[in-house]
Amino acid sequence: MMRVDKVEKRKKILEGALLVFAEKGYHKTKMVDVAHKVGIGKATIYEYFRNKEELFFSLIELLETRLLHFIEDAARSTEDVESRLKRVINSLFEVYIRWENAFRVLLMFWAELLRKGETRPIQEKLKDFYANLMRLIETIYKDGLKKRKFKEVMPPEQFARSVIAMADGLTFQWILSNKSFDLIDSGRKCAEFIVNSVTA
Amino acid sequence: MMRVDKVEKRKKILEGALLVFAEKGYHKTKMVDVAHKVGIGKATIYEYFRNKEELFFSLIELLETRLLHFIEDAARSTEDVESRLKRVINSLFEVYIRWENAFRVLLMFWAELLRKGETRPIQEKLKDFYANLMRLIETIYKDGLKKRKFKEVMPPEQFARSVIAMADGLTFQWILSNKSFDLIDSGRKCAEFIVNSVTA
Amino acid sequence: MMRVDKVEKRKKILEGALLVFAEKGYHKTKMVDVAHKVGIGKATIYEYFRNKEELFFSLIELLETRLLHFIEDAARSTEDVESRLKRVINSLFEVYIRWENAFRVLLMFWAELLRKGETRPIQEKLKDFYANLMRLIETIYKDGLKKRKFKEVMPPEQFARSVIAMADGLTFQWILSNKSFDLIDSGRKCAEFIVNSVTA
Amino acid sequence: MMRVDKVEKRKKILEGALLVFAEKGYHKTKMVDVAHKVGIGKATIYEYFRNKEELFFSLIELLETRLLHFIEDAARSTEDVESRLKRVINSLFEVYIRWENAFRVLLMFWAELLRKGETRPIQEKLKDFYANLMRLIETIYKDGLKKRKFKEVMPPEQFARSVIAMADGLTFQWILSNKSFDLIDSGRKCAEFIVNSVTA
DNA sequence: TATGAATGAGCATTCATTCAT
DNA sequence: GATGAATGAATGCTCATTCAT
Repeated sequence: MMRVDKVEKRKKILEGALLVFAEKGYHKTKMVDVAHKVGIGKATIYEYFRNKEELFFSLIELLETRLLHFIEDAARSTEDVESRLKRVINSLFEVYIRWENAFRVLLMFWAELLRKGETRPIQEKLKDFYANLMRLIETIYKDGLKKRKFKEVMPPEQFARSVIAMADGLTFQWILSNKSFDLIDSGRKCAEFIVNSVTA
Repeated sequence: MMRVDKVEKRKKILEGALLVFAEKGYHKTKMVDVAHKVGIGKATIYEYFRNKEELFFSLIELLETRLLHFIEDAARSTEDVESRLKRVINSLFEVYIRWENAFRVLLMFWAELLRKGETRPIQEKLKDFYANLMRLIETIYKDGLKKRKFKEVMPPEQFARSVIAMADGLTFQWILSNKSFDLIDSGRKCAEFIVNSVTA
Repeated sequence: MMRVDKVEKRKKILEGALLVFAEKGYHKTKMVDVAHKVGIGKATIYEYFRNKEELFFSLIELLETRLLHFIEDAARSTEDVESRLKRVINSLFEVYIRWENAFRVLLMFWAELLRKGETRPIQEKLKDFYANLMRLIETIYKDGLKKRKFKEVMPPEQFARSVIAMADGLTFQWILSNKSFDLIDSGRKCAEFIVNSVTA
Repeated sequence: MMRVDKVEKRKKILEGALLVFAEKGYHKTKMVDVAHKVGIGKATIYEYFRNKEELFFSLIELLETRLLHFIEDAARSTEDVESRLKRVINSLFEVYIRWENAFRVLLMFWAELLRKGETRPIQEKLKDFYANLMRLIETIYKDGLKKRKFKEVMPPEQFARSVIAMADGLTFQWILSNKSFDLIDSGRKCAEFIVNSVTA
């Protein structure tokens, strides 16, 4: 009983932290802001997270997991490879739209990681995230190649990386431009273009 | 009277700021760090920039201008459209490699801008930057379409956006992964893939 | 939950601030000095006052109120007008002697207000303070006139202003001269002189 | 020739300093403000004054001398004692009105001196100033007593002190109240009241 | 367990003063 | 002699974290 409470409250804190971090960014977010958003006392956060960094990192982990699950679900379809590829690419955009705040926070975090020479365990999580994403797309692409549905326009790893890059990049522009274009539509067109270009 | 080339010194400070910001990020960069890197007293920075934010924004402006010039130069070639498109796409990668620190700092800054609802004059500069980049690529694509060298796989605007997205996204992954793959090569392959896919 | 009497602590801080401001003046007083005098950490002051200026202004308000109450009490006596006038004038001196630090701080503050063109809400408080003081003395003088105890040597407002001026001026000299004369005695003689001069 | 220049420039600096100090107060006055007001370079001030404090103290000395001379001139008249006393008292007000900025600056300075335990050579100057002022009025009062024109309502020293106190106090109120009453008129009435009250 | 109170480490910024020319 | 450039010492304020209850 107690245990459930703990887990539940932890989630609630992370949920609040997501909102505040997305709005203010890491450095401008005060612990008291998060506490206030959740409706608890400042010190209570420290019962669940060692410090601000751990709170943030826990949130990152949660978001990465959540996003990955969403995309993996899309890949689990039983259709033909073309459709599956299209569906996965589309899911890359959908996931960012659906959890826009998550994207904001993740991108912020990734940008922070760009600091020269920064190396931390949390970076490994990020690499895992990307590795999983790539494996997903690589697998589909290789599958298509084996089935002679796709032609090998570039090595599978490269292909996967490019697809992800395009999704990241487009979403990035979309948010930076204050959503001044239709990301879903752009994404769909991208997906089609890519799939067409690799279809044998 | 001490004769000092104000413009030159300003540049020196920005150069030092670039190094420190790239290494530590905006918030962890102390004015005294920058001063030390440049080899001056910290108060001297305030003779050239009103405050830390203005120093940072001035740096952003400088970097955006510098990057844009580099890419514009690549587009000024007189070759056929396919080559010009390839060259421009390649320059997108080269510019980031050549001025890696610039990319780090710019991305950090852009990520900061993701904060919900943030609107500042400096954002306009960023939009200008992207607008210029897109115009460049759109122009080449449209030119190719007119000359029947390219087929219209998607609207020119969309095409330009996608190309930039891919460059941004790949470079992003490249830095995040500690340069674990060959960005120039990946870029070249991307460029070829794209150009091939649109060539009539 | 720590139970703290917020009001009491606020008072303690103001008490400490009074001592330090009286000793060092506004500008040379550091927040850490005040904190140290009170025996708390400097950040704690900011729990009770927004900033240094607000701390100072709050102190000014407190002192003005305190002084006014003391003088009003003196005026509440039920004796004849001559005695009441004498008593109030004497209280003007007594109050400054009793709360010498308050006088130091208030005068410092008033002197600051002399800066050309300075206009702030806090100035209104000062005007209220003087207005109350003047009303007190005017009332007694008018009362004496009505009862034919006093003759009208000058308009009541002018009279009140002059009495206050003399008290301020004498106390000022007293402190500046390092208390080299007996202010109480001087004040008493002044009071007698004034009362005699206006007595019919 | 050089010498005259030096003295003249020194005066110009003090004149500028008076304006700036009167407007901003000691602490908010920056050396560069003074330099700018005078129309010279910052460093030039240091050719004439060791530092900011010496500049300020020199100004104080100048003002005290200037004010004292004005009042002494008023006292040099050859009329009867009543008129002379009246004239001197009036001059106390006039001098402050005529050199309002001087009064602002002097009062600021005096208020600063109130800081507990402050003892400096400059304080002696101030004591001299007041001592001279008091001697002036005492002399007239004693003269009047000797000539049986005045009655001894209080000891001459006390009388002098009270007269000065009233002038200081009234002028103080006048400036604090944004000159909301006619100081010259109030002063004249005060002078008359005092002279009447002591006239035998 | 929950929390408001307390706080010191940390940092941007100002400005009197010095110095090189 | 005159001065603009350079700067370090000084300080108000913030905020993550701890602590007492």
